[in-house]
Amino acid sequence: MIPARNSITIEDVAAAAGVSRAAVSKVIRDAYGVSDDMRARVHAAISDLGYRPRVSARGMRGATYTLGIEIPTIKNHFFTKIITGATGALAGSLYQLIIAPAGPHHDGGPQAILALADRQVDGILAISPAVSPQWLEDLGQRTPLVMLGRHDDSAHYDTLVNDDIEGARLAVRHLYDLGHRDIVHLTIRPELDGNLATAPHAVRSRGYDLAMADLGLADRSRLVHVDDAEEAAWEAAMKLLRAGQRPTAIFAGHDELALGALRAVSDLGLSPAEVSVVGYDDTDIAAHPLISLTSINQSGTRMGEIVVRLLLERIAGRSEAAHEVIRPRVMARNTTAPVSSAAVTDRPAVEGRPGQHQQ
Amino acid sequence: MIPARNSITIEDVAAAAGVSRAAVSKVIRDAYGVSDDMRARVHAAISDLGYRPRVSARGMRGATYTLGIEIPTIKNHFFTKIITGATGALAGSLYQLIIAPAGPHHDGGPQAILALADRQVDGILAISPAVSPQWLEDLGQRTPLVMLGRHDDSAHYDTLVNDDIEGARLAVRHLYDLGHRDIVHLTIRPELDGNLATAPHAVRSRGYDLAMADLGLADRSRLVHVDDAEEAAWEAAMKLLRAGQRPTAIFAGHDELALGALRAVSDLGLSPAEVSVVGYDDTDIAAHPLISLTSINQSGTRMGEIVVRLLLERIAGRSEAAHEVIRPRVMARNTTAPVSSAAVTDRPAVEGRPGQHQQ
DNA sequence: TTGAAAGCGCTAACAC
DNA sequence: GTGTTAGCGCTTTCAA
Repeated sequence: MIPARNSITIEDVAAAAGVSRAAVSKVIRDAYGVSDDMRARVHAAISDLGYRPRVSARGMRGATYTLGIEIPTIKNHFFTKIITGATGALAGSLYQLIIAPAGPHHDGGPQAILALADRQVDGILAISPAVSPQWLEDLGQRTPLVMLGRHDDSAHYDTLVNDDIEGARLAVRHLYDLGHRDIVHLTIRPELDGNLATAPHAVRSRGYDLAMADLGLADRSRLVHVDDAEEAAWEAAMKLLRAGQRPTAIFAGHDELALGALRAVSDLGLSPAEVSVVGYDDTDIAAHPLISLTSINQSGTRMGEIVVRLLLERIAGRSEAAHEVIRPRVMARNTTAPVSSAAVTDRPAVEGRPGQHQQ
Repeated sequence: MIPARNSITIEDVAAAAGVSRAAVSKVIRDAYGVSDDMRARVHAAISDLGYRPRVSARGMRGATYTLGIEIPTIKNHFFTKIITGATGALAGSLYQLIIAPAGPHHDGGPQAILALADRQVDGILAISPAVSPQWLEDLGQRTPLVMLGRHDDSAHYDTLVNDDIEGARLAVRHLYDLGHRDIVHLTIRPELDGNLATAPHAVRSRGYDLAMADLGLADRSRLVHVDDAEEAAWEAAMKLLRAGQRPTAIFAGHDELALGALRAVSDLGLSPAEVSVVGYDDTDIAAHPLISLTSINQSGTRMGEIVVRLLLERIAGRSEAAHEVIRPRVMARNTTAPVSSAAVTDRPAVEGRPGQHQQ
């Protein structure tokens, strides 16, 4: 039985193994310059005594073998998928991942990120749409840093994004191909993204506008901004679907908002044929047959793996910024038939439904 | 703009404020014995310089103002609700919560818990059904420790559980009142709970057996053990529902398993009237109208708040062990009518359906 | 009420 | 290949 944590120090191990403290230190860090014999003796002493190095003490001089990840909220399943990918990529390594949720009363992230920096983590992963690029450049110069979801052209930190323009396009095109013309985009309030043009939801909104314009539907573009919560999405969707100008489709900025919209559709007794909903992130629940939500997949698990790789590269010394982009895919799940053309008769008939674009 | 982390030390602050290091230390810890004047000067210097104390250094002598929580997996929404409650309870305090997920290839928790202990956290919250009580007693003697979900009669750590016997009873009774007699209990393999009788799922299983026996259905008790995953639950449910002796109801050990069972029901084209499913934990998705899963609520958010309180009490010096119990409630959501008596004709008619027990 | 000084456990630089 | 030693930045006596 390994003692949980005790007052055994490196000194005790050194004494038990009959070597110096430095020797023990080298062994536990797998550092260069130890004989096999010494290594064996030290390892024996370590397990005999149940020695565990104090991370605080290591942090005073060297590394903490800890990586930190900040997420806006632990409630959003997409973020937890990223974490699953990250922990998976770290399994078997010397590194431990710790998670700092920004929390309910959060300030957009800096507080949680600073909490990680204060703890001397060796590197930081973060999903903070709302902090300024300059703030991140400063931080990135002190700590290896990889940001998710920001379309920044950074110098001192890496970024990983999916192509949100393309993702939004895919969503709109999917709905268009189902026959929809009145497609509303339900997204979070820009303030929640720090009013930054490089934030994921800002880019998605832009992609939505572009896609609508491309399809000749520019004048039907409608953005609805809500708080970042299922409940808020539900409320907005209820209002939207009860109003005179009811849209036939809702493209939600992420799956949680989509679930709120679906709840409203259900509560109002509307069928998926009457109102289609598309989400973003392709969280697990979207694929459930009872939900069957079409969603844009950006593979959270793979993103988690990639950002860990980027961060480890930075820790290993890379200093040029990396900017990786993932290609989003439509996960089409609405098994409903396309809406009848009657639903779009208030407009001149569209010529040709380019179904082959749906990929 | 506050610098992210820099090389400003307590020494620099002391110099800027014209005081000693000790004085600064006292101010940032809100310790006794500093004049208002000095406090003001120090605070001014701190914000001027953007000073942030290094947690590692603090950890060498005193506290780290960090609490750690270990969870088996970040995929289960119930655990994230607990974290939401915990972070909420900690908002505005000096403490930061860090999360260590045991991860996909986990060993049941000890590794992640040790990772937290290594980081000198001031206290640990954990949801580890599989570690031995003795191991936890050892740990609890070194670090304030609160365990969730374990029905242990511990001396050196606190516990918070819901009454799993009662919860299982409520689930079985609910199904019984709907007319079900062939009620299968779908739960995780005992090895995943470390084969411990005090583990939550072991207790739930016992509650299921007791409830079945009380209802005169002892000989119809059926336990199905699966891996702790939606996919595994789905597979098992598919097999179960395709077999000759098809049960009319499934009581799942937690909501994720229930979702897998529901998926199987849906995939097989069965209606909720034919096969009822009840879950445990009442995660958010259960209440969604498209899922409408009856579930046993043990209020994860409130549990998070309670364990934080218990942990802070321990940190403040309490040494007697606390053992709190939460009362579970049925969240009845199957709006389907009770199954026809035809479904239970292979048994003598039951006398009286005690519907008033449903609470 | 304030400051001086010791030392927490480790790593890194350097000597042997 | 191995040991010695000087700190890392704090908190905590303890003395003034």
